Amino acid sequence: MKDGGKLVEANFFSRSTLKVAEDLVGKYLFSKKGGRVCGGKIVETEAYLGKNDRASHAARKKTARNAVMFGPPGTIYVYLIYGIHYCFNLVCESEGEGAAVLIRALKPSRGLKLMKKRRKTGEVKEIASGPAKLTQALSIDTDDNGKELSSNGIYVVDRGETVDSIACGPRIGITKSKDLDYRFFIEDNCYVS
DNA sequence: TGAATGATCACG
DNA sequence: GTGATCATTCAT
Repeated sequence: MKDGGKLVEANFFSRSTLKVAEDLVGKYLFSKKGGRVCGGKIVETEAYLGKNDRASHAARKKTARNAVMFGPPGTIYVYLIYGIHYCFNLVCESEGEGAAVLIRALKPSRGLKLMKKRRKTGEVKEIASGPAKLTQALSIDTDDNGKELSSNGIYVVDRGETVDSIACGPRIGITKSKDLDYRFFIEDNCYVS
């Protein structure tokens, strides 16, 4: 047992990216930085495929930035967006595929005080209701890029909770492939972005 | 609605 | 080298 559940291993990610994205909703994401654990329940994800997905960083050829996406499943992919914010992803499928799932939002459950401080907010729903808010709250940055899940103080836990109302729809903030319903989230959840 | 803010990528 | 773009957030 780990934080009230079972640690999610790398093999969880070596299958269909869309299934992984859906199955991650309801799991728990934690980060242990500086000896302090914080995190919460994953309430929103998005899938980015290696092929036939023009919105994905891996849609074009392999480059220095997206190389991590082509690594083994379970690898952490972090990148800087808009020069300001970080986004946190987990690599899926098999090595060389270039697919990943973006974790977009958490319902905070542990280390609230620390996350509020990092986010400079007093509102729980403002802690991790967005991909860059989440990385701020968990103190995730490019230092975690390319690391294996569970190896750098970042891990996912399955507490056996089932979510009966997972909805899907178009991804947020992209300009290409808006027709693909690759976003998964808990319906009517106020912690969704 | 738009500013902040900088790495990345395609081009040539 | 240069310029457009970008899986966001926050203040106006």
